[in-house]
Amino acid sequence: MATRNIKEVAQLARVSVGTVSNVLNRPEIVSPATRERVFEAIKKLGFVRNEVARHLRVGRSRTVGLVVLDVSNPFFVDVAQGAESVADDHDSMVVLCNSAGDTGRERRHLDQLEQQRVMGILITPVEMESPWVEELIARGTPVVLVDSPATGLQCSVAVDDRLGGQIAGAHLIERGHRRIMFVGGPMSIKQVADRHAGVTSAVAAADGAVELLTSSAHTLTVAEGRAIGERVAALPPDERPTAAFCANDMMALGFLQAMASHGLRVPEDLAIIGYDDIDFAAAAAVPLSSIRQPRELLGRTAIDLLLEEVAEPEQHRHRQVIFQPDLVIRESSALRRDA
Amino acid sequence: MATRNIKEVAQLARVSVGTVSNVLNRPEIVSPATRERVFEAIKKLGFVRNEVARHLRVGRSRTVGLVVLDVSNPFFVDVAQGAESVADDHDSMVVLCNSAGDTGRERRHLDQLEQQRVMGILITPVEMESPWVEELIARGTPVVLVDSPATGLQCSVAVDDRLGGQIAGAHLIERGHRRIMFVGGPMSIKQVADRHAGVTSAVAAADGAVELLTSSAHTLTVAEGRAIGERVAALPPDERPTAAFCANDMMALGFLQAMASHGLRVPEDLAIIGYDDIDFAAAAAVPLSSIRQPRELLGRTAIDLLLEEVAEPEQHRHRQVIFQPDLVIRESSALRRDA
DNA sequence: CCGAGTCTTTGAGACGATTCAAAAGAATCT
DNA sequence: AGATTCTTTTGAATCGTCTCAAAGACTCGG
Repeated sequence: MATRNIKEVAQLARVSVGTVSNVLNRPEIVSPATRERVFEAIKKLGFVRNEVARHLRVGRSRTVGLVVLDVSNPFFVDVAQGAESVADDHDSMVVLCNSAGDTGRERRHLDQLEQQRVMGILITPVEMESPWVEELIARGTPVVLVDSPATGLQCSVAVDDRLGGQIAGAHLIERGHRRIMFVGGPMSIKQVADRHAGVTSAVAAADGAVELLTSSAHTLTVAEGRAIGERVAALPPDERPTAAFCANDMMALGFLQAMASHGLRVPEDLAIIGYDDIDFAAAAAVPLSSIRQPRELLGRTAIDLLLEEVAEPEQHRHRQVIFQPDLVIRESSALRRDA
Repeated sequence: MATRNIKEVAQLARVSVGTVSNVLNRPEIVSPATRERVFEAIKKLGFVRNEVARHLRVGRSRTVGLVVLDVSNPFFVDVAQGAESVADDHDSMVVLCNSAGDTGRERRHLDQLEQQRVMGILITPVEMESPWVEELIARGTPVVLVDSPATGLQCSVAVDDRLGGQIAGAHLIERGHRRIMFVGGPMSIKQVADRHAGVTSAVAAADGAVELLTSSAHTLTVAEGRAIGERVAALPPDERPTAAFCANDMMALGFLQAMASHGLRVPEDLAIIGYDDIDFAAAAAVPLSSIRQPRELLGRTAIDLLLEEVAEPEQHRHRQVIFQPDLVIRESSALRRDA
């Protein structure tokens, strides 16, 4: 019931607290006999080291905060798993926080993590430039931006979203689509803006032959995708786009559901391509084409950069790692269309 | 850069550390003038309270550990979100840990959480009776079992899985199926065993008219569901079941993919019903029938019980809350079959 | 048996915030 | 003014662990 401390262990093993601490942290400098005695005492008492006190003394925590935009998006879960697998090897811990795209929640989580004096924070910020993050860094908490470009104050890992958007756009154009809709928002989210910019440039490269519509969304959720899908399905056929590029797979899934419920065929009546290539994309009603991001690698790399910075704060130079996205073609955009 | 402490704040505000602490914790007992001065000093220095030191002194943490079987299963993400929403209102924090169905990982996470002296732990244990959990409780960390039956040592919240299995079985039988396969495993997971027991009892109630096959799986993943699906699809039509009850929606999704890739129609050639009713079930290639569990409510209730126990450890009586599952019929089991 | 050199063990401060008894200061009443 | 009460502020002790200088115990060569 009562939690034991190092002192009780020391008493039972008839050694000083310093020795117990040594057994715990540098067992090799303690004589085997003493070490054994201490281990027995620990076992007998059911002693569990108080990491809080240790942390207070040592000043460095072994946990890393990861603040993501949306835990219910499997993309971020995969990123988190990537980060966690690296953390595991450094016996640290990742605590996953969900900002749910809300600045207030994001800030609360950052406050909490800073108060806990975490080793560092990985974050996919809600807004591009957040004074909170900058202050955090200024006060000494290392931060790595995930799936977001750095401002120079920190490291970052990202995937080239502009390129992704361009690839998606080019693919749809190559498939003969001349009326394409970008489904996503808000544009204040950097990733969304970039993907939009990418598809815009692909459309521009087609020299006026292709028309780009844009529907703005407030959140990148299945529900929002469905809602927009409903509106699109309701359009008269000649005003309707023939293809939709959704800012992420969640939206694409929702959009797809709306098509189905309105009896529109995918890809015959309307082709869809999503973004992220989450595992569920392949299992969708119509298997979803998507732009694949190296999800786990993103998380892995982010925490690598953080650990690097923590290990050698002095000679650390902030870096920006950028990965390339891939096009994954599935049924939802498989059809070639007569232009 | 250097993190400030209460002492520096006290110096700048020309008060004692005690007063600063009071401003932080019981501002109402400090005179307005002093309070203001302290706030200014805090702001000027960019002081952030060290929660670690606070915790050490106070002895009570504000964080709760949640250890789940599989973060990539949206079911658990929803449970986590339920828990988090309650934690938010009590300004505590939920840290989400993934055992990934592995006893070793589970134990490492529990150790870490105990060392951090978390307020309590919510856990979906890998194995039914874990000595680790019992020791944890014996040493004083409150535990609530989630989606798992209690042993009397702790509170628990769960959904009646046996009933769920029964409902699923009865539904398939009512739809005319006479050869049903249970897809799932391992049976060491209580939920799986119960769902299996449920469908078994439904089949038994049909008085020998219905045959129940069981395919055992090692993990409850999409990949495993797909693998089993492949094997089932390869069976000669007369040996093949006409319906599959999958232990969760992840498996059902994988199973469904295998059917599609082998040209088997769902539900015509084979009906499928899953379990959990995760959001993606409705968006599947063939919208998936499923047994719905109150996912968020599960998380909410679990943490409620924990907070209750922490608030009044003395007069707390452990409780077991059990919810009822619901049948959600979608296309994957919609067809009536001539028996 | 002494002294130098190795190994081990010791124990008194930190670390940063909270607490609480007691002191100091203000306000009120005679 | 002095006594009494109420409000604020103080600062030393405390939480559990780590660190490190220094003491103690041993070994070994001379």
